[in-house]
Amino acid sequence: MMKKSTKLANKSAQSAEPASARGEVPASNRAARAQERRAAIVEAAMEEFIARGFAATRLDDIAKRAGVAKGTIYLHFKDKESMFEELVRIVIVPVVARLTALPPPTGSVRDLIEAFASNFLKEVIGTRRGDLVRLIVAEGPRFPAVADFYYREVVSRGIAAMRALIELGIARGEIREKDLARYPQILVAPAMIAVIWQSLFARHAPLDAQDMLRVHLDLIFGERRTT
Amino acid sequence: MMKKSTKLANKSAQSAEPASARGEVPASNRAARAQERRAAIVEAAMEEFIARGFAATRLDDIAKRAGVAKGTIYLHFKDKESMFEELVRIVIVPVVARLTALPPPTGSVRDLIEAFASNFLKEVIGTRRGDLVRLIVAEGPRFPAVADFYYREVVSRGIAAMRALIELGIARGEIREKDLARYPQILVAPAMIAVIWQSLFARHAPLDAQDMLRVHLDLIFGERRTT
DNA sequence: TGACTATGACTGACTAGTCAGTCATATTTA
DNA sequence: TAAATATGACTGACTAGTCAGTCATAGTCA
Repeated sequence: MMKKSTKLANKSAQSAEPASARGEVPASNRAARAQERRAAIVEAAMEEFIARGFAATRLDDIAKRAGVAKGTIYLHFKDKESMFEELVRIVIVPVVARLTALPPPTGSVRDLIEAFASNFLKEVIGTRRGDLVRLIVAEGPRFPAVADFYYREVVSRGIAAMRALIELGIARGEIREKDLARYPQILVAPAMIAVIWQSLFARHAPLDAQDMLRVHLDLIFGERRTT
Repeated sequence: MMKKSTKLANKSAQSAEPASARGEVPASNRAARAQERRAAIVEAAMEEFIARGFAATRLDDIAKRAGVAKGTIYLHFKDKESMFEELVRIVIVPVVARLTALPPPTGSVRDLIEAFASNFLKEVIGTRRGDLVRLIVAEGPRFPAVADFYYREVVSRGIAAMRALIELGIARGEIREKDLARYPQILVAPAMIAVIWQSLFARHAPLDAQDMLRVHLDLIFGERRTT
């Protein structure tokens, strides 16, 4: 049973990713149905965990939101805690996969990084995924497994990729500050701050993240000549 | 029987009291004692909330840590929620007070900002206060009152102060990037990232925050001529 | 000063309620 | 129909908040 659900989990990670199965075709076979349910649970759990945090989230609410009985959740996940951990994996893996599919190294380093930034802007800042980042920051200390996973799969890879880009930029003479390669965090920091800002302070003082990131890149690469 | 057990309980509660009134002056009057207890509760609650988050923190644990009965907490705070909100205020206000006592504008803007940074490094990054920042990021969305307060008292003031410094730097020709004044967040971002990094990833990859901030300032002001 | 009373800070057992996880039963599928 | 799934009522552990009772201290009086 454990095995089975795990297997299903892998499969569903894909279909679980975007929208859930709301009022769709009854799904011919059992496996497909199970997938849909699982996806609905993942989607619902995501919403609830983001909105309330781990401890304050009720499984009853997740079940209700997913349109499923509470017992059904336990057919797919061992318990609340491992559910949360698995959830983070399920949602993050496709993101990593997409990021790993790097755009071809054409054009200037600045263009490359700008492409990254605009992608990040569209896909993360101010979206559910952005909230997930905040959730990980919030729960990380209480879920070492989550923090470890996130560091290994996202942070360390991201840092390495940024470092490579920075070194390329330095080699090509686009970036002056050579020490920047030692702290790719500096390159990423404003983007992360934008994520947090949007979920905490957007109502007090909306932040034009796109413009801010542009200014930050100007700082690193020097002002743009072209318009 | 009730009497007896209560009496014994009292005794044990006292001897169990580790934190506050150990070896201190017994506090002459009641008011002073009450203050001590209140302080002990605040301290204990801080630790517990930081370690477990709001929802997962038990008032019994706070009471035990403070060396106080649970009922005593309710003599000082209305309930768990308002306790948390008040707590943030209590801890943050003195910090704001200290920051408001700005150092005199002597020397270069870079020196000024460097003084700020080194202060931040010492007083926030990797300390209990740093954890508090993370706690606010974590609980903010569920405690609008806390997020509001934090924005009003800390963020907006900090941003304003940084903006003033940046404008001064631009006026004096120390800072090239004029648009930076529009986004003081960029100046502060690496410091915030350092705070978060320390509490989430320090064990995986320790971060030399001091050096990183130096590099970041080099980026903004240009490399230092002096060693 | 010493005895006696009043005060209110403090206690912790208790109540009422919540919620993760279970499992006997019902439903659906092949 | 047998097997596989799904359900949701139920259980027991746990906890926020209460309150009747205690007792060290402050205040008063002789």
